[in-house]
Amino acid sequence: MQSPVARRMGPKGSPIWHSMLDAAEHILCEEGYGALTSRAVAERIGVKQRLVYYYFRTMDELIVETFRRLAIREKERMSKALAHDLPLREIWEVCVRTTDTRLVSEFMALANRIEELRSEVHDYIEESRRMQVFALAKAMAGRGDDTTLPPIAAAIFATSAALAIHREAEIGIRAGHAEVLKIIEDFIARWD
Amino acid sequence: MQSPVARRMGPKGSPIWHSMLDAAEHILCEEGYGALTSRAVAERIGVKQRLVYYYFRTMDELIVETFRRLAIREKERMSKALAHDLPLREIWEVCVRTTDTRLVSEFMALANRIEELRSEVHDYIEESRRMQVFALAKAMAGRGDDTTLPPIAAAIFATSAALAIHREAEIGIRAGHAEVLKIIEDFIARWD
DNA sequence: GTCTATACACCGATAGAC
DNA sequence: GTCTATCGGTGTATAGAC
Repeated sequence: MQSPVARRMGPKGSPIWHSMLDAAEHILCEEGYGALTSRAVAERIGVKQRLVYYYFRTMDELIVETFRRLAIREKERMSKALAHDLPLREIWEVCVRTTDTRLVSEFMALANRIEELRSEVHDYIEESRRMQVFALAKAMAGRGDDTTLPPIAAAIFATSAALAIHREAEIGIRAGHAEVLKIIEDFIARWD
Repeated sequence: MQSPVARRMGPKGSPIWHSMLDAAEHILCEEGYGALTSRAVAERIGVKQRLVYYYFRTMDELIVETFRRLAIREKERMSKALAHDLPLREIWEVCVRTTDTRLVSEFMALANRIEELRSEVHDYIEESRRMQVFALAKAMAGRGDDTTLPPIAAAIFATSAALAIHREAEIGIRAGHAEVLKIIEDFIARWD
């Protein structure tokens, strides 16, 4: 995965490093990973292609870093939601107003072939689910729980449905979405 | 989308046409859409690259046809399930033992940039959901329905959860999957 | 139907100057 | 830090012979 010979590299986290990740995110979202090339990234931020390889060893590394930054951002949003008075409601808001599903689809597809990315996605899902389950378990324990729905199952149902209806909405499907959202919101309201 | 000049084309549905779609499916699944090239398809079935362009105008056309064939196959499986004594149970079996989620991820990503494919995916989702809702509504109407769960919401929850846990299983996540499956199966069992 | 041959664009990645 | 220049490879798609 890493170049055999150490190469002079640019600093991780510098402004231009971030702007390259911004460009990568934008291209992934708008044109797909087939269009995510070092030349496209460079052109978008107005530098020469060579510079991309000063900041990233390979294109795969740029992709992994792009996901990693996004994952950190999302985990921070969830973490903040947990500190709220109504963590369950807040964490659901995070799930509903989340990353563009086109971007999610691209990363999922890429994770099938970039091992490092697959590992990052794995960690991200586990960590975010842990937080969701924490919020759910806390809310449900506070009151008498008359359901038999385990918190982890509730988390999986809600997040996978949220992803599915977002993606469907993007291709023009709307049937049933309001019903799904109402069920989830009514469920959350039971623990307020 | 189409070449301006009409070109001599090979017959749709011929054995070699199918073997090209087989190759495309295999490459998409194992290596991702970035590796789905006319050269790769040709090599896999032992012909020259030029022949791919005899059967398909463009690579996008090959991709769309690959999805279309897959969608027809899946819709037939569901249609057969509807004719069964326990259609709900059968249609759930179809959802659980469905296409490799890596393939699904690739088509989702591709649908973001190939308009024709997006339209095919749209039609496929609507048609398959229609069948799922039919099976659900029929089962739930046969008995006194003491739930407030609309059939279309049940269909969305179940199918999106099935997709999510398949995909998670592929990257090594297992937590909560058994719980989700048990809930769905218990729900189905109520209407037997 | 299937082939050889090819045009032309773009890709990842590197060497090395300033 | 950012550049010019370049290598070897691969992509889509076409022309036209057999």
